[in-house]
Amino acid sequence: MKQTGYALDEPERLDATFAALADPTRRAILARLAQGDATVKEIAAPFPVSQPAISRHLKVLESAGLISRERVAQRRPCHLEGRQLRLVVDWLENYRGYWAEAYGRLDELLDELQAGDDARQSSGGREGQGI
Amino acid sequence: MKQTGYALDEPERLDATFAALADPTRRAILARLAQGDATVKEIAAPFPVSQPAISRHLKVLESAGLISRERVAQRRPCHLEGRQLRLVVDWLENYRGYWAEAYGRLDELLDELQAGDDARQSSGGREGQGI
DNA sequence: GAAGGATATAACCAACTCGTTATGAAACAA
DNA sequence: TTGTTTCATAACGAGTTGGTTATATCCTTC
Repeated sequence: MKQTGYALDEPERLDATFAALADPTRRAILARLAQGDATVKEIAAPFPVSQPAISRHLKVLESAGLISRERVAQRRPCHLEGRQLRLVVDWLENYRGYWAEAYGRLDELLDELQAGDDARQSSGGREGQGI
Repeated sequence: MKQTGYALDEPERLDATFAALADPTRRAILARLAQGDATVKEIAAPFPVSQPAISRHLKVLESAGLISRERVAQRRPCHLEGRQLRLVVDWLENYRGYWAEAYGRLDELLDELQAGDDARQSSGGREGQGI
């Protein structure tokens, strides 16, 4: 079995994944791609850094497996690869007892409340988050 | 409101957390601490690096909020702080649709099964993993 | 007070990261 | 062909990281 082409438990891949996620610009790029595929130019637009800098961030994200790229004429549309985030989720699963238990029931409740808030205030607030 | 002493949504903290997790030695230290508190000497024992190197890894983990340390005589027992991992969990939540959808329903099922397992296997198994 | 164990800090080095500017390469358009 | 757009790469510098060895600090014990 295990048809996934890459080993889920190789530490090196976790290294690269966590390292890639450690940069706010790269997390912002992922946030952008979560809303849909985009070309390098489109991705670079909102950032105050040069295009080569973005190209390198994309390279880091790609070699961590967090995004993939295809070729369409001169453009290189980027696509978020959710499967790689799965690696992080699986790793965190080993510590579930810790981060879940630390907050306990109270935290679950707060989460529920906040979820309710989010649903209500869906107009504007909270943007620029999740970066 | 918000009595939690640290801001859950400050990107800098995510930076430090992901960066701390990007090193395999540090993840191994966390895995060790998941089995119980330990002193610096105890933590350093299984690693092929010097004690100062471990001290610095611990400093990184501490300033990322992933561990805490107290003083007991000359010893500085380290304690895993699960709450900080919560930050990562919350961030991943924004992408749940992506990493969950990639595997689909089957994966949800596996999650349920594993949750059941965790409750049952609270004794020992699974060590040496999640590094 | 002197000795010893546990840990932190200082000083140093090699390697990597992230940014820059300048330039190259590929595909389209005229 | 010539020019234009999109993206990647090269070359460089400043700052950070992860390791080392040597030394300092703190606490206990004799």
